Amino acid sequence: MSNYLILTEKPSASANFVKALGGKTGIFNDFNYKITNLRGHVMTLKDPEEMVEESLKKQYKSWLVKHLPWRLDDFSWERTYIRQRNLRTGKIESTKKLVDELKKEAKNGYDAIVIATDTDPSGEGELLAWEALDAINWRGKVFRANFMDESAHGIKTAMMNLRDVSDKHQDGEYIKGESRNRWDFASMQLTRIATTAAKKQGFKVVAREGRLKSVIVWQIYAQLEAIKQYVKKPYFEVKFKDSAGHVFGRVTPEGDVISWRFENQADAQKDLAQYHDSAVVNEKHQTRTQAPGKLLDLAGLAAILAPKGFSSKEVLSTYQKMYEAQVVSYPRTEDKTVTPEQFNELLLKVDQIAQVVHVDTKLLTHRQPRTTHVKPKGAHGANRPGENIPVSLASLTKYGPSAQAIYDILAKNYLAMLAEDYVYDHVTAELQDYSTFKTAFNVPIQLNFKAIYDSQRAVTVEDEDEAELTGQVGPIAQPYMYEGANKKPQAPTTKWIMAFLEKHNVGTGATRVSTLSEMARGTKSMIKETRGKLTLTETGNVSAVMVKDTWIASPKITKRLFEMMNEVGRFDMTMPELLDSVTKVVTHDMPIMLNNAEQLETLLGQPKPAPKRQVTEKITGIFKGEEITFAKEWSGHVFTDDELAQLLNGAEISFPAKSKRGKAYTATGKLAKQTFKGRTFYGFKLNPRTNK
DNA sequence: GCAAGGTC
Repeated sequence: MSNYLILTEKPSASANFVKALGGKTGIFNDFNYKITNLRGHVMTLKDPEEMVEESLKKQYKSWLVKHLPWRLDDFSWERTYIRQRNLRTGKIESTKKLVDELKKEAKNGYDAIVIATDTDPSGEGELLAWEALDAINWRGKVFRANFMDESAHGIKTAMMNLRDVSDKHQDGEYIKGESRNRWDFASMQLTRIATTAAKKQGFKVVAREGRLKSVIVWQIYAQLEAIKQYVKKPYFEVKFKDSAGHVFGRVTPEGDVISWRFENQADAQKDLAQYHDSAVVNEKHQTRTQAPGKLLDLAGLAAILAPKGFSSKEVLSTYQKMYEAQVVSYPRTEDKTVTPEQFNELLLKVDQIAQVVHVDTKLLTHRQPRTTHVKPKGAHGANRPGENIPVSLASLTKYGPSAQAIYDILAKNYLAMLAEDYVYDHVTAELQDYSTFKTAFNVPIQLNFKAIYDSQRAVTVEDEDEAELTGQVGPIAQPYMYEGANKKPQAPTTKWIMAFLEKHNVGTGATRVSTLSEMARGTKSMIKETRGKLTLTETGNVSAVMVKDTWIASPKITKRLFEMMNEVGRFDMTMPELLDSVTKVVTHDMPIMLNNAEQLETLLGQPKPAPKRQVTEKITGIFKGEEITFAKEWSGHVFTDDELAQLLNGAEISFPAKSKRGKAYTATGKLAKQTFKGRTFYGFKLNPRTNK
């Protein structure tokens, strides 16, 4: 019997395989198997200068524009291990250990390795598997197991339908992934161009300009500009209102010039004079229903939590900890549905979950799977409560500040699916004398799922709320002058940018949240996220101006890249042909960026001079028999010669000083050996404060 | 100093 090593993408997938096949090792179909796992990508491309021959190193290390665009044939496309901070422990870890262990395991006489990484249309699963197989120098047979979901059935079916992909060059999915990877890597040239050109103009920032970051930063910039440029243009038109406040207006055709709408109030007044009170007729009531909204993914959850003051970074790390405790399901899913198995598993626990989040279980009457929410596809399933139910919301605090809010929303949104549809009365009516004037509004009859949670309202970019009106229409309506205005562009928010990226398919579900969070982090941060509202830092503004009118900042670039990836996957295009397109983008965008750099100062004002380091005068003297150097100044007070002598003698001195808050006090202390950030130095030290 | 992608 053959021996196969099954290589899954991550520990959670490995656990599902163990469950499906009945053990970490065993016999399945006609082979012995052992299941092991990667941890996402375990290898990454080396730095550009490490992938070229010695004589080219210098030019590929340079950020100067004269060395660009690169000749992509110069690269060996070699990979190396990844060193990264662990989200949970905060420690830097290398993937070397995992790769070494895999290499050791692979020597245990396997006839083949089965790639059982996630099935993803971009070929990422094949890519990360082949990265590992290449790293361990695997020369044996390779099979691919494609599973549609991680249910026992899905996994077993995949394991009975193995495809031979031993020659990776014949594996279209791998070629796709590899192309995507190299294209993105080569796009870093644009960061070098933008950064170098901006620097020449005095803007000392790193302007990171990939096809994801540049799109995000440009969208935010353009939106903030649109808000700045917005000029309110009021307009006036005749509408009618009945005694209950129902408004009757004319339907305004999109784009057309509207003859009944006036810029000038006096003209509208004149128009108003032509109308008289009219009876309301043709009142119709239609009972309509609305189904609960979609289940959530991490981007949706992060978007909902942002206005509550939780950053994406906070949500990501807290969610991960909750996942490891199995309180919530797998984080980085793109699924917005669950499988029937997943549905039934959680169904046993919904009453318990409802108690934790204080939802009336009487509302949970729709316990049959909804075909809109439960589908026999997907892997980990939509984000939802996990198998371990917390005793209370309060008990979740140990996972992080946002833990209670995460669970509350996740649970309520899932429970909403188990409630009945929202039922409402759709009311329409029109005017007897002016039949083009109509009204339409909804009156709730039964809230049902909306009494638990309305995710649609929480996730979609909000339009003006329809006023919820009740009561009868009519009997008559009176004309009045309605004042409207062109709409002010909405402020950029996390929710808004997520909707944009999802619509244009830029980035993946797993990376959007983490990229946004990364963009808001550290000294090179491009954006600021405050309660979900997005603004740009100096680096962000420079990065945005630099990509004005470029191809890289257009979401069409991602669309085109994915189209080409599909062609490469079908062997209708070669990888070099695909990579030629990134060189074209660089060639096209380079002169535009150089031109944009010239406009930086006009658009953003003077470049900020780099903060000058305060140079404090130092004094050298003998202190306790040792020659030392220390600052001649402390908190704005320059020591007198007399004070310096006293300090070197080890004596205590006092002088008037001001606290950080500006409060006057008398500083008393002496010279002392101190430490700051692990370094020893001599300086004036305040006496320890005694409690009054 | 740089990409986007995956993961703990």
